[in-house]
Amino acid sequence: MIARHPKREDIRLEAVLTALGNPIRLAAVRTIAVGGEHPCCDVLPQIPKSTMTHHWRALRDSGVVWQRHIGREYRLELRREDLDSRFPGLLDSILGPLVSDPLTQETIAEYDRSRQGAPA
Amino acid sequence: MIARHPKREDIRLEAVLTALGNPIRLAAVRTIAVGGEHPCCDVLPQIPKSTMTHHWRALRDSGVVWQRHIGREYRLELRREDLDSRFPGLLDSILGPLVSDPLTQETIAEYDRSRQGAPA
DNA sequence: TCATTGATACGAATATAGACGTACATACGG
DNA sequence: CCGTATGTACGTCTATATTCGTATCAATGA
Repeated sequence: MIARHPKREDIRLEAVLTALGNPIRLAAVRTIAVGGEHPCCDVLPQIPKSTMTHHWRALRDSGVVWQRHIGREYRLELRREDLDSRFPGLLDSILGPLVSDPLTQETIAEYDRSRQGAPA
Repeated sequence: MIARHPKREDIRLEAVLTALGNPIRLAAVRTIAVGGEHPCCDVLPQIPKSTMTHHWRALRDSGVVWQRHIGREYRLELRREDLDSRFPGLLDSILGPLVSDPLTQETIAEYDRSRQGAPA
């Protein structure tokens, strides 16, 4: 299946907010935001792959990330320019707390703790 | 029931994004953002009251709005200063599209159309 | 060619969210 | 004190989201 990414002008605010209103996807975006492309397996290796596939779809269909098929990897990249163009300031105002706000990091860490001992 | 509003420092990014990732609540916030306090009945009078109560709770518990009991009204007010303090730029980057982006307005309008003929 | 790696597809189970009717509470105005 | 207005509480139904095991597929490399 070729991933269906929305065109820039079809990215919806509600969809972006819904996609980011989830601790796993917020944690994933925090990692993906650093540098360029990332293979799926590098982002949250402790979460089952089929679970992550579900979240990659949510991020992709909402227009938050590009997903590109290269070799046997599906590489992820934040759609920074598209998001900045559609909703100026939104991404920065989210990435900021993601790397510097204690409670936001706690939200993600809490999630990690809640599934300790779960199968990888 | 006295509404349980989170303290400013307890407002969570994930909760705010989840609360705003819904067309009804986005439409409600668009109205509430104008001026000061608003009685519930002024915001989306076409939606059943018990449905709105559900959404007011979501907005209140996430820290997006204050809800104050005055007379027989429960007045709503955007927690602008608290949100700006916790997540600088986030609110403005959402309110902007809410009043000026055609697709965001379309998202809300689509929802309205989808329930035409529904009971008030 | 065959095992390995990286990832999706499918399906099922569970959990959470959304919608809303009805009943109830409270404040006001006669 | 009774009727009306504003809105919550509760319960139920439905819809959507989340989790993840298993099967599968494509690319790689020995």
